[in-house]
Amino acid sequence: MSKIQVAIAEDQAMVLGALAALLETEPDIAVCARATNGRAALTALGTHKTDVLVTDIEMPEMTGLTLAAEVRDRWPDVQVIILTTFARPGYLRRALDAGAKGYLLKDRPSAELADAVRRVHRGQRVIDPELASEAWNSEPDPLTERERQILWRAGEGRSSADIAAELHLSEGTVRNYLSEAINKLGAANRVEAARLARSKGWL
Amino acid sequence: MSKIQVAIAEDQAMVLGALAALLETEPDIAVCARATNGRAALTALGTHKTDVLVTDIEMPEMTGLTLAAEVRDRWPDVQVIILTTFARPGYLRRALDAGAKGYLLKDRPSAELADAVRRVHRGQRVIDPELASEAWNSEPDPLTERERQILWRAGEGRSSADIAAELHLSEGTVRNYLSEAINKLGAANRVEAARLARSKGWL
DNA sequence: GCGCCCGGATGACAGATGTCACCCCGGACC
DNA sequence: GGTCCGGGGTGACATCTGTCATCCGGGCGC
Repeated sequence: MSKIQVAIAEDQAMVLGALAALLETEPDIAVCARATNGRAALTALGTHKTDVLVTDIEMPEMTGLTLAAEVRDRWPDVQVIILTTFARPGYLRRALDAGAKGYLLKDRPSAELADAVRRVHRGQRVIDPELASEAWNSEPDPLTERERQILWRAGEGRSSADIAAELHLSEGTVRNYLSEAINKLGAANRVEAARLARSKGWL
Repeated sequence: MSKIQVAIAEDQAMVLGALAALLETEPDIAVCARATNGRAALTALGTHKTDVLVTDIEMPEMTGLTLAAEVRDRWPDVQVIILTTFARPGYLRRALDAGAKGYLLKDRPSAELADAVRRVHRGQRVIDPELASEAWNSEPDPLTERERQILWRAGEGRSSADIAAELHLSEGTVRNYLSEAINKLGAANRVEAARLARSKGWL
């Protein structure tokens, strides 16, 4: 029985090498390709027979999400696992839309990676359990487009007057939107509101 | 000849496990402890005889920089290597001040890690070359310890009164420190000041 | 002892921020 | 036509922030 051929895409070279070492310790898995960005991963897939692709999301050149969609179109029998820091429901949904079969968080125990590779190779789906449930019954983004625009800028440290000028609004209106957002998010002020929204992936 | 005993502290469990696997592939290195935050690393050092500690900077509970300083005081013969994503001169300087012997970036090739461990164990220093030159001619951290403490909390969205209570200071004093910091950094308000300081690695 | 600096505190003041009640106007819906 | 939103605006008010000048007490150098 031959080993499962795995390709890895991850922009931090040290982490890439370490993940490869981790998978190589498994007797039934072999790392056949490594890439530090999405585009390089595509070329690699062209030259190495690959069963499973493990990829980060945030990479230069081409993100893991675009990469996953591309792989689904060009090598439909390569299974894709997204491995990322971000527990954002929005990312998960986009990953699944792009045809990914697995979505794993970097703060899960390292043993789960090899496991996920095997299961995905057998045709199963592997979604981080917490995230899966959270994605389903998670409150949807309560912010309106305006509130998002304004909260974002406020989080950068810009003043109400400044933001008002940029968006061609009156200063009072900007303060009203911020007040709304702070209230919706249950925060104590604009800074906390911005932090909260960012952490939920709404900004 | 016995193996070099290495402890690793890194908050993303998957990366922690992967780094351990990476080091375990080296015949002369053994991973004797793993921790997902600074405080856990300290306890681990108390129970395992350790030669080298490899630690991330940004971790919950206790950052790698505080950890390094603590280790220098309590186990002076444990050599510390900082392994981080951030090429911030301020971080490097603080790491060296905290007694770290190595400063390595996560986007360096993974082969450099084992190498760095060996060299640091032999008593050498290992500093990322690009960063080393950059660090020398960059402005030093203008903030005092108090200013750092306060600015950090302000950046989290806490109010002056809140911060004053936590640090047992008067609210006016907190505002004074913030004013000083804002002024030193040339920012327009506390939020911008915090962002600036963070980007320079001073927070 | 005498300065002198440093961390911390006060008080006062201008300006920014957060909240609320209420107004205006242009669609959409009946 | 009327009515009911929803985006945007106004004004007023209470706090919170940022700034400055000034003060106090404890080390430290001499």
